[in-house]
Amino acid sequence: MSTVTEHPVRAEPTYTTLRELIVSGEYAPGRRITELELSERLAVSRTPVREALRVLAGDGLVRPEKRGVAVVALDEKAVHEAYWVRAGLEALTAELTALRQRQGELSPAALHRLRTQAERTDELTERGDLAEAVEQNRAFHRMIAELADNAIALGMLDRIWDQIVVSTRESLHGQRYGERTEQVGEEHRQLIEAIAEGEPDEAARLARAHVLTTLATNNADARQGVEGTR
Amino acid sequence: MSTVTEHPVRAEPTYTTLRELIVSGEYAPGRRITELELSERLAVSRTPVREALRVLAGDGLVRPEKRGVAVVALDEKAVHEAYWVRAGLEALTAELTALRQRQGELSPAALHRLRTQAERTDELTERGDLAEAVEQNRAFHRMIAELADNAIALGMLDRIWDQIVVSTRESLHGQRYGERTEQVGEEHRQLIEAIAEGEPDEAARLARAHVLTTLATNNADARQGVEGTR
DNA sequence: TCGGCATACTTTGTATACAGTGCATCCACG
DNA sequence: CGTGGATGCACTGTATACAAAGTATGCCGA
Repeated sequence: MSTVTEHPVRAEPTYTTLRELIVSGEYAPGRRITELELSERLAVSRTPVREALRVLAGDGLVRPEKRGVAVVALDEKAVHEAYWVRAGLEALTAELTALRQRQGELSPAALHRLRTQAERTDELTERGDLAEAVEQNRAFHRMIAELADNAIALGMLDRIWDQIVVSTRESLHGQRYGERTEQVGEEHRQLIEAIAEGEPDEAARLARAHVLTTLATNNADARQGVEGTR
Repeated sequence: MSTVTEHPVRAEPTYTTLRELIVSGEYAPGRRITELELSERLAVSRTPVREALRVLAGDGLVRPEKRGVAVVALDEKAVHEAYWVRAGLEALTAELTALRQRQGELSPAALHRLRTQAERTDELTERGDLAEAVEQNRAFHRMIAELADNAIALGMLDRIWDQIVVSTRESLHGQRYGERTEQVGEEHRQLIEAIAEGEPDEAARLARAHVLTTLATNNADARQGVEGTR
């Protein structure tokens, strides 16, 4: 998906293409990137490539290394940090959205879209289409953030998501996710309910717990994975 | 201060200088910037200037406009959004710091530095040196974020602070701040206490309330200011 | 055979030239 | 006097050339 609203810089074709290469996983984490290589691949000069790389560095998708840049590869600690930040920000957006609902600023249609999106995510997960399910799950969470009507928080969440997606493509998001299917669906429903009832504190609490539970589950996976190979 | 850790891109002299021009207020919010003007002023070519501008756009300190870029000027709604995000992130970092304290990962020296910094801020405020007080206040809050040991959250808070500083240089941060002196000091002390006692929930609650109270106070100021000119 | 040094190459940083585009200004015409 | 269009200008976007720096490689000597 890699949805980014705001800054027109991010509409630049070179930036967009390169970003897609990274987010899609074609350029794997840790892969080193040279400007020349990219300028040849994208058939442009080094100038726009350089700019794209700088912006992507700001996005946290590539990081400068001794020689040029490399696709970011968050280690376990960094992934933890990302999840905690995501938890904090999603608690905030859920709270703000619930607050808007309480103040009658949310359309019934919006709530309906939320429920529909949650159902779609559920179905895909049950059907076993994990790749698409993860995508739609992200879309669900992003919907809530959009409804919070806070562009800064939304932008930060987009960045966090991208970083997590890139760094956890293969390691996580698989194994235990299936087992947690019903729990995820239930947590989503509870969250929607709290928003629909206009209960900011409860919504914040649920959103936060939901993210942290996901982190804990993935962790168990990772650990299990590591130990399993011993 | 404009403290930025991470990305080496941000160590580039052109970027650093331009950033300082903006954060210091020499380039006022809304001011349009042309690449040529900057390249002449900084005595470099347009190439590094362009890159710096792109990165700054990512930082949210300049925004692309019809023709080139302009220094960001957050309107009242955007400032609100920034404060809410700051509240969410500081609640998180305060919580994480308190958690570390509970787990014995925080050195007594760190807590002492925190108390010292709070006192310094207090003194400056009482002495009426508001500019320096604001600076040291920021340093205090940043200290907590550093102790949280979460680089992503710290980076985001730095961005938010910069944006707020640029956009509220004259409008806020003055008038009522004086009246709130004792309250600010007291809130800081309570926050430190919660951290020292290793009470994550309480620390998060206090940090959040502190930021939102500041927002509310500034708002009152702004409204008063507007009404006062009628 | 191994170590050290010199050289060549890869790659980034910077400058400059050129192309394209939108905006403003000015003139002509209604 | 007002309005529309054309022309010139200012600025951004892109390419290319050049400089600097660090790394790898190969050769020579011990």
